[in-house]
Amino acid sequence: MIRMADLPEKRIRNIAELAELAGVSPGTVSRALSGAGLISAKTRTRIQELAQMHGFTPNAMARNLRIQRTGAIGVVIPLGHEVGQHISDPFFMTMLGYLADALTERGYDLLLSRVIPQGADWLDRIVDSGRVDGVIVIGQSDQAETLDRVAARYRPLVVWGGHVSGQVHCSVGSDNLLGGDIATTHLIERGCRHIAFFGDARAQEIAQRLAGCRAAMQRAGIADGLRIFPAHLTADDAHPNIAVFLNESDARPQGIVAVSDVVAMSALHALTERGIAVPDQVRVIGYDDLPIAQQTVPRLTTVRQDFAGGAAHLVDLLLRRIAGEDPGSIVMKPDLVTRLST
Amino acid sequence: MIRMADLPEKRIRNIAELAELAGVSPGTVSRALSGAGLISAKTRTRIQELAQMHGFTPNAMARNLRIQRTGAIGVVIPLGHEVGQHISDPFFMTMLGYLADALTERGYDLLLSRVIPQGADWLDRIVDSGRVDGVIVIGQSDQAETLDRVAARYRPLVVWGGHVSGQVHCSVGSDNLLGGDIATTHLIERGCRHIAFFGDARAQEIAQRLAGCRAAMQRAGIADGLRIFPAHLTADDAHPNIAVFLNESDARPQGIVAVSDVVAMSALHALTERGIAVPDQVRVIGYDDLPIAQQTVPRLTTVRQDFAGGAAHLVDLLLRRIAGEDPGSIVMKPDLVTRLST
DNA sequence: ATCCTTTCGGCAATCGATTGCAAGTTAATT
DNA sequence: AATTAACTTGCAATCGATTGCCGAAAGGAT
Repeated sequence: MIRMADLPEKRIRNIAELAELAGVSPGTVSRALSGAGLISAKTRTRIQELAQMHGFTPNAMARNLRIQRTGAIGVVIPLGHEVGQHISDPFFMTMLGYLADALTERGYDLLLSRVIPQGADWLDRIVDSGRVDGVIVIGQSDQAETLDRVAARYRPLVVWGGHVSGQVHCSVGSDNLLGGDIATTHLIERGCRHIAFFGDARAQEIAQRLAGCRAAMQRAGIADGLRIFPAHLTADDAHPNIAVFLNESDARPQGIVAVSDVVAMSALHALTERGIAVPDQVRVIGYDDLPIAQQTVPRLTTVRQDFAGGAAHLVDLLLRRIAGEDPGSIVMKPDLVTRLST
Repeated sequence: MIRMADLPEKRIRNIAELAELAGVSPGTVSRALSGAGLISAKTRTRIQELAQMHGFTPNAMARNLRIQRTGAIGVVIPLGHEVGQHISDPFFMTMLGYLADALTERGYDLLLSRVIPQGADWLDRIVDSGRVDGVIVIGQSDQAETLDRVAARYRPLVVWGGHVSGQVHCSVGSDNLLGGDIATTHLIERGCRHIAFFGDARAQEIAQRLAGCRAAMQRAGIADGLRIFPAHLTADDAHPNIAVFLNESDARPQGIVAVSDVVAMSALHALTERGIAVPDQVRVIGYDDLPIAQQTVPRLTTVRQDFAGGAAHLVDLLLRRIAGEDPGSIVMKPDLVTRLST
């Protein structure tokens, strides 16, 4: 613990002042504090104690400039197709939490940017800013082109999202096609013949889930039973969509595949409010398995993505790229978590 | 849009190379790119176009070192009394989202740290790292002492949380005493005589809410009707507490004051699961008015904190402190939002 | 005591942009 | 045309830590 009373009269501002105080050269102080380097044990401890006593920490900016790295990783949340989407979306924050832990553990700081992609150079600006050693983008949104273009020239870039063939950028994510299939197959097994897909397919990940959904319907021979509602990922957007679909007299969906737990929760709420029983009249399945999925009434059946593992992979791949390796994308398998909403 | 084909053979790495290319001195290039400064309009546009064409951005680290500022604000989430609490807590997300917007708007980056305070110097390490121009701490947790000590020597520090007399650090937050009072008074008006407080009073903010709760009970002449359950802020901690309180045969609480919407949600869920009707048998009031408060079944009555306004104040006070001013703390008034859970 | 091998630590260049000062150029005024 | 005023631009020092290179000192061996 450092108390005011312990501090000597004058504050040490830089390595040179400490060097003068210790009667050595700045270079020696640098070697003493940086741990490595050729220096005698006693000089090192003497200088370290002196630094400790004066509460001195070498200036990080100068160090960064000299060694040509910042020790920070940019984490970018692009809000492309979702104008109204807010960073407070639990999905981003869950991911962000795991990333913060993984990066901190590896000694990196986390520089957060929330961007609404306008123009084509939003990502260029971030990678060229010189403030970060690498960039993690959370979500492909509708920016696959931009991601590919930047990835072609900037190595330390990793993206959370799906993988499509021919994709240039390195991604980590779960198999969205499979996930959509799993969710839909589950509803079909529960007896649904008419199914509503709640999601905006302009985002690449979501388009893939929709494709999986289609595949499952086709396999079951009920391809025309699918209706698509372009629900946003925002919290409370399901009400108007639910209203529309309740008007379907002849082919009212018996099941809803939601693109996220948040959308599913919104749907649950809209249904409950109209007195429609879940799962008896309509079954609802979510996506992600966020903590809130266990808090809904009824508890939400959902397709689980392993965020903790995904975050670990993102950081791992990024650091390997920074180190000069060239690892490829990772596609993880999603799991069905059966609860009470189906 | 910048395409590979447009890029000239050699990449410009620094201001000196651009200067050579333009046939001027590095100083001139610096003046041209930094906007201000005495320089002729035509030279400026010529150099800016050249920079644009080569996709050149001045190195941020060198700039930071020279002008002695980093352009980044540290946002710290201390998880002191809540070992299990996760950054994905919706409260943090909401706050962080608003802060990210407010800081970005003012041209600052956001450096995120999630720390489990161990030892007394966790905050010293952050403010002395030289990587940030100022620090915002989200939540006082049980670290009021540390905050006060650091605030005494480090000006650009602002904290989200309550204000107590004699407090050294600058804080922004709502009046927790009043908030606790409002919540409790509301339950009393609804006819509750026995009330359970769900919250861990080791955190300063929560202790104040509890005090407000006590004051309201006392005023109503039912001070002994209060029972305290040290629920954590984590999502699903209410079940055991609910179990305990259901065993109270003679004085079973008719109302629950939860310290957060997340705790309230957990309580709602536990009650519903046991077939106890809300609000008919037990009334539940939350705190914060997070987006999820509108998604619960039934919709949650809660004490609203103005996070958007709070974030704006935090950033405003911090920037004024960076500029050398010395503004004091801000205490905002919380509001009651009546919905269906009471 | 002398020579050889290690180990230590000082010197000075370097990272890349900024900026006060002064020199140089052009425009304006008498 | 000469002088002054007003702009531009170049020069070089500066921010603070790192590190290759070399001399000096210490230790060991003969």
